[in-house]
Amino acid sequence: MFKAPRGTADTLPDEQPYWRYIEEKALETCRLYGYSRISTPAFEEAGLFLRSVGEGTDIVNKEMYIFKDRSDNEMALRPEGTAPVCRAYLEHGMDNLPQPVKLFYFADIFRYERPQAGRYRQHHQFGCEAIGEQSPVLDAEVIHMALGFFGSLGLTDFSLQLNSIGCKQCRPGHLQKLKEYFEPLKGQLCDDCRVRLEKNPLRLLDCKKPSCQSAADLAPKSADYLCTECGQHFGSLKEYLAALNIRFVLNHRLVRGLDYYTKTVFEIQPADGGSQSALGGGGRYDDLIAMIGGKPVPGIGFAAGLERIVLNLKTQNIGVPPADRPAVYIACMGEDARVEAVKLAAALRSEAIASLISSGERSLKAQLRNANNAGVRYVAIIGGDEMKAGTAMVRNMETGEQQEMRPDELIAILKDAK
RNA sequence: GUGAGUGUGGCCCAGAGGCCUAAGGCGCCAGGUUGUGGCCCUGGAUAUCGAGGGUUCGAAUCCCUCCACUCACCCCA
Repeated sequence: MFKAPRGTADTLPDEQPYWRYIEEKALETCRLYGYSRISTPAFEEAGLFLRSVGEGTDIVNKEMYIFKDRSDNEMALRPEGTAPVCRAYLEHGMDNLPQPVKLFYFADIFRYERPQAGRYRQHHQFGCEAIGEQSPVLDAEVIHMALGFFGSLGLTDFSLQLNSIGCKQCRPGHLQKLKEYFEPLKGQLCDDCRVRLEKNPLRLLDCKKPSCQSAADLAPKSADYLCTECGQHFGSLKEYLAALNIRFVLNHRLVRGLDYYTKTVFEIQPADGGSQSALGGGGRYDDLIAMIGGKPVPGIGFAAGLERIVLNLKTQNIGVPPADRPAVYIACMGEDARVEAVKLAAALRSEAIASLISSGERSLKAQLRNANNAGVRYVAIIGGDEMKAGTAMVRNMETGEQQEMRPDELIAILKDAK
C-alpha cells in the first residue's frame, strides 16, 4: 500500500472547511490592505535560497529539498516564500511599478525536518510582502495586518514578539560585542553554540539550552547597538504601534533563522503555545533583493503557517462554517425513471441548484438514507406515476411533507429557499 | 541528527502465551414497509493482529531486527 510521504498529509473533505475559512479571511485581509495575489513555482534554482536564506542557516544546511533535474540544474523545492516573490519582483521589472509593490501568496513550503505536532515536511503558508519602501509605516502596517488576520479568524491570546536586529552598518558592531561577551563564557556553551559563536553569534541568543540561556540573558542586545538610522526606524515603528494600540513584547532574543532579515523582526505566538509556538512571523529584508542580483530595494513581509492556524482554531474551539450541502437529492425507481432523473438533475444544475442524483439501483429506502446523510433539504422522487405525469414527488427532509410538482415548480421553490 | 511512546477491520479501541477460526463502539450494507430518511430493533461484510525472523507443543500476546506513526529536543510556519 502506498502512503503519503512522511511529514505530508492529505487534507480530507472533513478538514476542508477550516482551510476554506482561513483562505477567505486571508483574502479579505489582503483586500483591506491592498495586496495583490501572486503565485510562484514550487521549485526554484537552488542558488536563489543559498544566497538569500543563507548558507549557514539550518534551512539551507539540513532542511532543503535539493536535487538535480535531468539537465543537471540544481533545483530546490521552496523552503520559504519570500525569496521567490522577490525573484519574481525583479524578473518582471516590478521595480518600475509605483512602490511599494504589495503581494500576497498561498504557497506550499518544503523542509526536510522530523515531523511533529504542527511541523511538517510540506506545509502551507499564507504570506505577504511589501517591496520597495523602507518607511517604518509599512513595518507597522504589516504587523497590524498580521494581527488583524489572526483576529479575524477569531483567534485570541496570542502575543507579538518584537525585535530589531539592525542592518549591515550596525550589525557587525553588535556581533563583535557578542563575541567579546561570549568568548569568556565559552566553557558553559553547548557544542552547537560554540560553532555559532564563530559563524553567527546572533543565533546563539535563541538557544534553548539552560546553560546557554543563562549566558545569553545578559548578552549585549542588538537594540542597544543600532545605528542612528536603525534606531530611528525602530523608534518610530514603536510609536506607530503605540498609536495603533498594538501591544508587543520586546524580545531581545528573537532572532530569525533566515539571514536576509534586517531591522524589524517579529513573531506571533499563541499564549498557551505548545512547542511549535510560532503562528506566524516576519520582518524587514532590506538587503535581500540586492543579494539575489538586483539593485538595493527594501522590503518587509510576513507569513503564517496554515496548519498551525488550523491547530489553534481547534484548540480554541473556534467553529468554522460547514461545507455547503447540495439542495436536492433525486431518487428514482426503475430504468425509465432514471432517465427522467438525469434530465431533472441537469435542469436543476443549469439553474445553479446543486443536485445529487442516485443511480437508482438501490431501494428507495436506501436512496433516502443516502439523501439524509448528504444533508440535502429536499428529495425529488421519480417513480412510475410521476413519470407518466411529468412530475416528481418532492419531500421536505426537515418537515417530512411531500408534494407532487413539476420541475419548474421545484426550481421556483429552491430559488426562493436560497 | 538525538530521545521517548505507540502500531489489532475505514475510524476508536478490548485483549497480557492455549477459553481468539480476535470482543465492543462508530461508520458502511441489508432487512424490519408493497414507493420513503433521521430514532429503535435484527442481520451482514470488512482484520494475512505494522513487516520479517526467533522461542514454544501452541504467539495478537515473549525475544530480536526492521519499518511506520506520534510526541519531545534542534529549528521554525
